Amino acid sequence: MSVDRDHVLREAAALLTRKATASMDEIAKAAGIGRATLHRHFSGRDALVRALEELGIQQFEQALDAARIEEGDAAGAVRRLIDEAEPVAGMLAFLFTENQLYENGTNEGWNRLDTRVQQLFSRGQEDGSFRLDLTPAWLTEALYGLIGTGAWAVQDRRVAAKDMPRMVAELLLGGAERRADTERRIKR
Amino acid sequence: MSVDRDHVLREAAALLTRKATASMDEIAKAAGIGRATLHRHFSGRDALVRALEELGIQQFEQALDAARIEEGDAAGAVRRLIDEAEPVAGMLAFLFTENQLYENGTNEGWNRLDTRVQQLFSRGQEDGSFRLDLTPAWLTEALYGLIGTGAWAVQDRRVAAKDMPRMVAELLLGGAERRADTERRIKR
DNA sequence: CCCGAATGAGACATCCACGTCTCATTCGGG
DNA sequence: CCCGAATGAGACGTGGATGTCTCATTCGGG
Repeated sequence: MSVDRDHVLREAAALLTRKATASMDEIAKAAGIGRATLHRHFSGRDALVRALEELGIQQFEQALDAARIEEGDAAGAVRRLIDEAEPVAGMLAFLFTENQLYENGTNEGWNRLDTRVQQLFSRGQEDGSFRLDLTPAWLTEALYGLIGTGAWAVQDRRVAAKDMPRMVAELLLGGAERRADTERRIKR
Repeated sequence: MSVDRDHVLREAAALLTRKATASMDEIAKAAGIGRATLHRHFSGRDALVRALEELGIQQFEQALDAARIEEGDAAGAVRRLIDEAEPVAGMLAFLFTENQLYENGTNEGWNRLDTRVQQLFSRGQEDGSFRLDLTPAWLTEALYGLIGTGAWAVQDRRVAAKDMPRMVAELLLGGAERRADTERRIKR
């Protein structure tokens, strides 16, 4: 009988990913429950979104863990991270834009994740595999942005779902990796 | 006396870029006019957004022209395009997400621009400067996505405004350009 | 089997943004 | 200078979404 909170959150995420302006009514229906019950579990839309944020952060953190981004070469770590993050791509796209739409004062949870991702790129720079003229902060933003863009592109059938992680990884790493001709270009 | 329509659109774009959920009231105030007057020029929010879409398309098209993307090597053309598009970055970010939030049936204007951009990437592939395993469609999406991400990053002071075009261009081109080690990677 | 807790459906009031309308004011061309 | 057109301020009605509440129903543990 009792509602599966996680199930509701997952359905809400799936719907809001497609239609960020969905009403509480639609969300409830999508989750297969009544609107009243939805309110019994999440006091309002804000609370729901905040819960989604927590879930997204948690899921992405699990992706960071599963990818063991602290191990091996940085490029491989980025590749693994993108692969692991693929199932959460839609959620990330939603939260990434949500963070822009409403001016959220910097979120604690995000900072923790940002730090880990930035450290990954910093590590790549320090060991000489990533170029130095693209800041870790930018590479981090670009990672989020490309994952989100990829999720949307898949949704609109502009990119095949199975290709998405590779497309993102190749583009991001191709741009991030340090090469001879990159050095030349910087000095230009 | 008579209101400068273009001025209103520009102010609206600037505001909506920062706060996509701004009310008609806020938009009017931002443009320095009354809400009634805003309605006299744009029959409603939809009309306003559609006008913004047209303006954005027009501006981006001008950027495509100014960058002369059909001339010279493809990489240089992409670089010029990003430079020219920088002033419109916020607008693009707004329209790009707007297109996702509400499921707009494919817009005619966008298709024309998409085609031009895709042809640029196709040209780069055909002359051997861009890698073949990243589709022009994906590179086009990535271009939009990275420009939008860049505009947001600048807004949040995570990236310096003057660095934005270079960051975007270096990342995108680094990922798109064909290289010896790329070939190796593809066959992997 | 039974009772309590949880749920679904819907009524209800409220709020906010929207679009329309009125009216006084202001601007600017003739 | 004067009159008409455009504007600004605000009142007003409307619709949609939200949040609360009630009540009948259903589920499930004891």
